Amino acid sequence: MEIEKIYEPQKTESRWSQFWLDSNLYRADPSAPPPVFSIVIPPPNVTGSLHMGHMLDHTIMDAAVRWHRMRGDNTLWLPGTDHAGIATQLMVERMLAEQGITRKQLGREEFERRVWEWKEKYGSRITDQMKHIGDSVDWSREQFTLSAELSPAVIEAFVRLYEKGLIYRGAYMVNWCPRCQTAISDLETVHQESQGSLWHIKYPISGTDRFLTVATTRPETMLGDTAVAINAKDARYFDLHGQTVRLPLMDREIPIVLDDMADPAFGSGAVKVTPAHDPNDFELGKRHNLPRIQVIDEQGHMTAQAGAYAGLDRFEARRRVVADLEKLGLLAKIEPHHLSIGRCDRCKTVIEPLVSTQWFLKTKPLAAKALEAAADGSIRFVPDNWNATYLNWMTNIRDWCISRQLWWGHRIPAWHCGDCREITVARTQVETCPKCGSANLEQDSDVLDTWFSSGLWPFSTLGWPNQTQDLATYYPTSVLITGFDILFFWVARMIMLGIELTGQVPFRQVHMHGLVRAGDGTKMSKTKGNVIDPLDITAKFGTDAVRVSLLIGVAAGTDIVYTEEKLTAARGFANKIWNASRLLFLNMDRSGVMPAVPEPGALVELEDRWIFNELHRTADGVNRAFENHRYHEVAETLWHFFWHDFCDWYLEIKKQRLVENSGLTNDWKNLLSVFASALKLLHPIMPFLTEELWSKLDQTTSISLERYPVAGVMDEAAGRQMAVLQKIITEARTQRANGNLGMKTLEGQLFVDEAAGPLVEAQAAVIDKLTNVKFTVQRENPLPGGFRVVLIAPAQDTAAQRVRLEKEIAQHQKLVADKDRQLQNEKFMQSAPAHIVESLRVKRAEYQEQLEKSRAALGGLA
RNA sequence: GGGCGCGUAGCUCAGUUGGUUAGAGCGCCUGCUUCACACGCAGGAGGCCCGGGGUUCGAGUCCCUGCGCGCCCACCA
Repeated sequence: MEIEKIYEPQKTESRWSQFWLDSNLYRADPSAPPPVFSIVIPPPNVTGSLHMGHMLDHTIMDAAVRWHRMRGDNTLWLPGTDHAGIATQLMVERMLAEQGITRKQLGREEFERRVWEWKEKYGSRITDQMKHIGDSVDWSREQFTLSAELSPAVIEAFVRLYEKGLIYRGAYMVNWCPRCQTAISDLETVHQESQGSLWHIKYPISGTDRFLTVATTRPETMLGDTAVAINAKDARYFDLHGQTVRLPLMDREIPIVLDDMADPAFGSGAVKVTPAHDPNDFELGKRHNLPRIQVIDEQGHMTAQAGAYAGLDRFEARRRVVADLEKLGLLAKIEPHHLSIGRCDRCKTVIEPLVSTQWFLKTKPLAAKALEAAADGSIRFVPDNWNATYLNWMTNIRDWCISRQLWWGHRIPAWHCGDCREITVARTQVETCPKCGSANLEQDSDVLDTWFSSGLWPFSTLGWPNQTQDLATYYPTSVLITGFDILFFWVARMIMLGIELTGQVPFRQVHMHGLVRAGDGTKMSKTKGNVIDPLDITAKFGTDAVRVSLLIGVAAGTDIVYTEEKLTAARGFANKIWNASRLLFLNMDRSGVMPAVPEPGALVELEDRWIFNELHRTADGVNRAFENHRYHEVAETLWHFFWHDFCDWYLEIKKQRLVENSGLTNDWKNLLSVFASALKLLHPIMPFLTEELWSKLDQTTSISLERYPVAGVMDEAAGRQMAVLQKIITEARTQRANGNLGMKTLEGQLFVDEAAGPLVEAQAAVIDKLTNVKFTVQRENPLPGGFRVVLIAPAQDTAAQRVRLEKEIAQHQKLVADKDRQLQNEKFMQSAPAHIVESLRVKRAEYQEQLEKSRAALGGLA
């Protein structure tokens, strides 16, 4: 068999991803027997392309899914994409802008058509990339949040929630993005600390020559002030209650009201009140029945109500207002002040709080159930410290503004009567107004927040509201695997909507992983230019290497710092597996063994008993690690087993036993069956390489359809015996290295006591071969440590040896003394459990033996 | 203002319920082109586990406290 010396993933990966795709291997069958493992993908935006965060996310999911499938679970991994309302609309708008077209010029229908066109053309980029990296999803069940298939679920959800009184419409203060021209939710605003100013403005108190000074960070809003508030407990101002001030620049009388919102300790203690442009003032205005004067419009320009400032941009208006106040001598002072400014998550435009008529979801009742689900354990967070964050957010949740003034999205299923103004919410097109019978109806022009439809994802994709077989089998899903950055946006909302609409939690566990960071620990960002494109590195290093390098760093709850060194190391591991296989295949040719996976032979040789025991322990550890979402442990356990047990010891011993033209010996049976088991264990984390090697074993089916368990056998005695063998071999190698004895074959004496004797005599050939020493074995009783290695060499560097031995002696003397002190400690002896005391005694004896061994060796030098 | 997390080898990180020489990978040093692999093999050096206090027979691990760093949430003008 021809096999290259270096593993070149480029040569095979695309073949296998295509094979997995074409053969429909991962199509789920709801009628298959339980247990069920189901998982839905966090739908990436259609506008997106795969980044390292996805790569990590998908690697974990794919590994988990492949593992479950190999265990024989009825497994579904459902893929799909999100229509990403604002993001997609923005993208198409920008494209149109290049041709000098605005969406308003096109009109709604044509614009929507263009977005669909864009989606058809470019929207499959990320799913193509998923196919490329071999995600073992069920493509036959691929979904899209805005598809005709999912729309009924969205409408059904909206109507049901509306009918229950959980969705309402009204004029409230919302976060308005003047650029996107839409309301956005609290979560879509990002707060940024920045250095601003606090302007102190003097408002003349009517009928007096006194002033009431107010402090504000947004002087332009004073044009819309309809009151000044003071605190009832503030003795400085109490007498002013009920009086009025004359609002500068607008020349309007506004009342002075008492309200706790005014903090006597802040600024001057008096607050200007602009109910139309500040959330707090909005609430205060309601309490005091104040009028709302809107001075800033949806574009961020001053309205006609702003008098002389009408038409100005809000920031320009600020400068003018300040300048004019200063001219009038009404500006008391300007203080530097740091504050946090809300910006649009998408376009970073400064948010304008505006009163606007929108649709809202009442969240408190949903949150109560969502909290309960976390409290009673029906949803478990991994790691569980996310509970606190979740609880905190759910407890302080505010109503969710779900309407957007966009064109790309699920149109709100509500119809407005042009005659009687009645609003009718319905599942299907409303033709006549149920109140007045008018046919003059128009559907609400708003669309729903993208996250509303993604919030239904775990059940809408399975057929809800219809009671499909998929829904019955795969819902609730088993686990959600995602980054913590969308805990509130998505995870929390799925939980609320899932429980409310289906009566069940949408998933039983939530595994949250961290961010993938750049090598210097900072976030990857396009502006910083430190973004790693996963497709670049998979092309260069191989997908399996990328996967392993990510998994090995993914300890629960912490971010991953991503460096090229990890990638190189993981590629080395892939190459190691490749070359171990190369050794096997080359020797199979020589031995005349056909590529196949045989049943294990008899476990006679020590190395066979030992490796099957290690295999057993490894499989056990890997299974446990998968169950507990400890993916780094999965990778590390397998790495260690394959490299340091299988290659370093087992293959090194075994290859001495492979004889030309011997046929399928017992050695071969064991070797091949361990190898096949190792491939199976590795497959979930390294699907490409293992599939390639599996096929070289002349297996006709995909390894991903193979079943655990692997061929492990528990044999702890073999483990102990092998440890002795390894110690002897290592001791001989160390002496050779420390004595600068070169690589030539040496003579040596191996002294062993009665206990170690039979083992060493049986393994003499192995010891000789692995140490390149011709040993003569002699009994010696008693013998500290059970064995003693003496290399016979002409030019030993005795000085260096002496130094080393003296150091060892000192070390062990201290250790023995430590143990003695412990063992003489009465309190320890009373309270420590028996096995601890016992192991301490054993250790002490070992140290004592080593101490004596070193002393004997030192004596031998002289 | 609340909440979460981190600090262990030069670097990136593991370290289960407290249990006795603190581990890995990379890097470093020494030797090796040995017919699977130099993307390799063998051997090795390197740690007041952030500081201080406490609980305990025993603390990297639990408690308190200080320092340093990061993140999330929040309508203080």
